Amino acid sequence: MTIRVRFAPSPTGYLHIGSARTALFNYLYARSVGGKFLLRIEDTDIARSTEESTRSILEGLEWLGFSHDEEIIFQSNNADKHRAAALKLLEEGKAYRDFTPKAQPNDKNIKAAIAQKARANQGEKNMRDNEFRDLSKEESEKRASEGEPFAIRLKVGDSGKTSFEDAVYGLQERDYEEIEDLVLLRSDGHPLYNLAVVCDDIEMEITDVIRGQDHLTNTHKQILIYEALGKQPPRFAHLPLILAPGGKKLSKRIHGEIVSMTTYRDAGFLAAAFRNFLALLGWSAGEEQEIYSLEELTEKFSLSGIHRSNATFNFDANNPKRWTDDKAIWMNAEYIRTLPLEELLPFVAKELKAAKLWREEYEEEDAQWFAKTVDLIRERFYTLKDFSGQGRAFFSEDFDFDEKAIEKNLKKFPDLKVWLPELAEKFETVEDWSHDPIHEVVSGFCEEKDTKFGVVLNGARVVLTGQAVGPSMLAAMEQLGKDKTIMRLKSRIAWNS
RNA sequence: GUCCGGUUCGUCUAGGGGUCUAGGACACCGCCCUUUCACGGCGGCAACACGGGUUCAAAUCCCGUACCGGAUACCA
Repeated sequence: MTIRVRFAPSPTGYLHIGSARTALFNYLYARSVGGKFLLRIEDTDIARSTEESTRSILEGLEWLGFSHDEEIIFQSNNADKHRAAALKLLEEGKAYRDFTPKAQPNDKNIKAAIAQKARANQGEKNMRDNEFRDLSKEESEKRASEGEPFAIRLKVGDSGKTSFEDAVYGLQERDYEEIEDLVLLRSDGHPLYNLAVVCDDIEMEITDVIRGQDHLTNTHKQILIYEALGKQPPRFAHLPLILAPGGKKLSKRIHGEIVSMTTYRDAGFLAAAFRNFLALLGWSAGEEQEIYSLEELTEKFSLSGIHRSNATFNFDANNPKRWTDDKAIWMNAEYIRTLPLEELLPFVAKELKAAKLWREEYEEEDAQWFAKTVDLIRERFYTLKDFSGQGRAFFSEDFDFDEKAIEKNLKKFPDLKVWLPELAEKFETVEDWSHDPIHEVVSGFCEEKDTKFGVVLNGARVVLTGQAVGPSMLAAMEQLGKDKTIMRLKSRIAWNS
């Protein structure tokens, strides 16, 4: 039988890092065993689901490169089938009508309220004490036909336990005593999550459910539904959670933008790099390799490499240098400097276009210059944004001067104010504008002024690129060209800013 | 509260009875290279939660404790 897995996000926001990783693991698993990777949008929470979110999630998946098989299923379209399943269970006596009026949850601190209630009920709460559980069929039907609202609850057995073998966590068991008669259908006829998931997974012929560990308790309830429906449950694999530095589950509400995939795309991350980073969060091939292409991941992925312990996604909201996980940033830099140049170029072009720094010539007559420039400057860059930021001076006359660079490399050596234009004069005579001749002129100049090479070149770097850091200055001068080099060396803009 | 799960350097992790004076990566620090910063090379700092067992031998197996997390809804 072919393996069929699904990624089933609920469209209540952008694509979350944790969800992205769940999608990645599903995708890798499917591809590694030649199975199908399906997509299902769980939009049954009408109040919170938005089309905007769906779009954003799809966009995120596309960016990451996870192409799905078959058509996208929208769970809300299947509501009738879910209802029918609940009614069938009711008919068969495996579920019952609960006429208890619906409680109004104060959705402010709903989680806390639930936990508190559970604590308060401690010891006296019997999961089977619903007064309508054993209502006669006639009585139940009578009240229903009189228009009294009811929810449909699953009748969980009095004694016994559910059990399943989790591919990650091993054998999982749960006493029926611990499981309440869960609601399948709300009193307004709206199917609830656990029912909907089971029905859809059956219909989609899902063989393996790979999802977050926070669903572990749901799984027991779902198994009960499978059994009531007379269906074989799929295999399950629960993934460890991704935590924030505080130790809590990474969440949109508390941690904000940092958890959104779009943040990384917009910050100039390469999808391949981020995917690579994500794969290593909670999974390992058991070797010392860090950089994996999608193909390698697919080849090496296995559920047995997934951890049982949660991973911390490290970042410091108060430190701009540490705005997101160090390793993710490093990984992105690593991809930027090691990706085959021709693969990187389109990304850089896109970035320059977005920053209005793109020139048609880069496509034609200056294509080689462009490629060489990118290759030269990429060594120091962390994100694609750096090409339009730190690297701006290579593509435009309109660039900023880094204040610290001016202080450190220019103002500390006032002589440079005269020297740099003088150096420019000497450059005028250079016929063959390339590394060695430039080097000769600079070293002769330094000798003449009895100063260190570094002083002159670092000063030149600031004036030429606005930065304190960058590629080899001689190479940069060559790349910038004779005219621009001379012009900028003579300019006083940096000194005055 | 109850149920479930987890615990190896700051972070991601290797390891699954002897090969562990615990390996790698990021971060940090130092040195080298060098025209600066970086890159690269070399090196350093830094961890088996605790207590009991089992065993000739435990990071690895068992029990307990502590701590952390998740779940507990007519949300998904």
